[in-house]
Amino acid sequence: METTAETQRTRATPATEQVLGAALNLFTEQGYFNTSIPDIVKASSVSTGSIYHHFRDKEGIARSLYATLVERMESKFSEIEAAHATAHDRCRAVIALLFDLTEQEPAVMRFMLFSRHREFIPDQKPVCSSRPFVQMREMVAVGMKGGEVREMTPIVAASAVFGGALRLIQLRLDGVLDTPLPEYLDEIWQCAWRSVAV
Amino acid sequence: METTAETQRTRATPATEQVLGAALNLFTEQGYFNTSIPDIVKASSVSTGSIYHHFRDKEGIARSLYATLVERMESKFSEIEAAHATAHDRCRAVIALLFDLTEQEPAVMRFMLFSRHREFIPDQKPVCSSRPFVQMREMVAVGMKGGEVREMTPIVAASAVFGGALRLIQLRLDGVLDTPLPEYLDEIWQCAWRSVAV
DNA sequence: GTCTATATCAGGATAGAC
DNA sequence: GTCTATCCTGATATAGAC
Repeated sequence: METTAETQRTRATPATEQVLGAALNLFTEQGYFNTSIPDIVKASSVSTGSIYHHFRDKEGIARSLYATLVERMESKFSEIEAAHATAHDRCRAVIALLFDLTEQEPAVMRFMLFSRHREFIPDQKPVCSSRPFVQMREMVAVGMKGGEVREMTPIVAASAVFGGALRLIQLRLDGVLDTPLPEYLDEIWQCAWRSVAV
Repeated sequence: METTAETQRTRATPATEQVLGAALNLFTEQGYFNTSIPDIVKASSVSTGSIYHHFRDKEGIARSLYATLVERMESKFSEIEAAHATAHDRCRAVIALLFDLTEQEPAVMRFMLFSRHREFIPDQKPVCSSRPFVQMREMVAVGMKGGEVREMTPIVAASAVFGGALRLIQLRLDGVLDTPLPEYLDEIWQCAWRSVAV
């Protein structure tokens, strides 16, 4: 995978992958500020010197991580847009994907959805403004234009469609829910679609 | 207001109120870890010594703040339960309250809903497990028992009812939405209720 | 590119006068 | 109860050998 100029992402090497993996786990388990460089050294088996050779500073690790994960999400959503034609099918597929991801890589979801990025990456836009979230809102907006979704304020419709699912994800990640989310997919999707269908 | 044993809350004095107010603003604007004691000293016009006289440590300030705000929310919700008889009216009133609060005291909502408390108050349960959230879920559960709400997994129903509104609150607090939330109350409520009504 | 050892400093917490 | 001055830990980041 190529380094892009805009995201200033570090080239993928075994060492950087180790560091990013360890950082993802530590940041989501303990929080960014409770994670020290020595913590990352221990968890990644990469020395302080090497870490600072690959990343400008601790913040750089977080930036790199965030950029990588946002990009992954973006391309997943683009695949969904390509694979499905209707707003109904696209939105359902997005929720199914997010539910699966929550079960298989909870740390990724935790970092993407529930970290306060602005607190440790100062010039970062809020996640809600990031491309993947825009894509989600567009899916709903397109559905409204096409007559699948009732006429209403677009962002309200998008919140109605995805709000319930995102809430379940938070409950699951916070340990309030013991059941794997995919079991609830049909139920929550029925609610979501009823709420905005014509 | 009395100090309760369990919450170990500090007695309310002018000085403590100053500190808590300043801390609320700073914690929500910059984050807990980006806020130093000297920052709180400046913003509250209370000296370091006085702060440590009233609070055990920095964490103690956060604990006190959290306990106070959770309690406020709890009693608001109890008032709503008393004032309305049906799940429909109760849940709508809760959303209306949260929307108003978001406009009038955004810092309070930010701190309650979107701070990662566990990162700075180690033994804290996630917000979703706190009394007010339990109250919200109970309102929906009662509605299901009473036949107002369709039969389904209770927590899924609750997520469907409140998920959209909570999503809008987040978008508003993150600056994605320029319109005051109360303008969207009818629209989102219609979605929420449609999603679970029998 | 990787490592160890270390410089530097911010900020949480305290001492002790008033 | 309030204040100022100060201590001291712990974490970031660097130097410089290999």
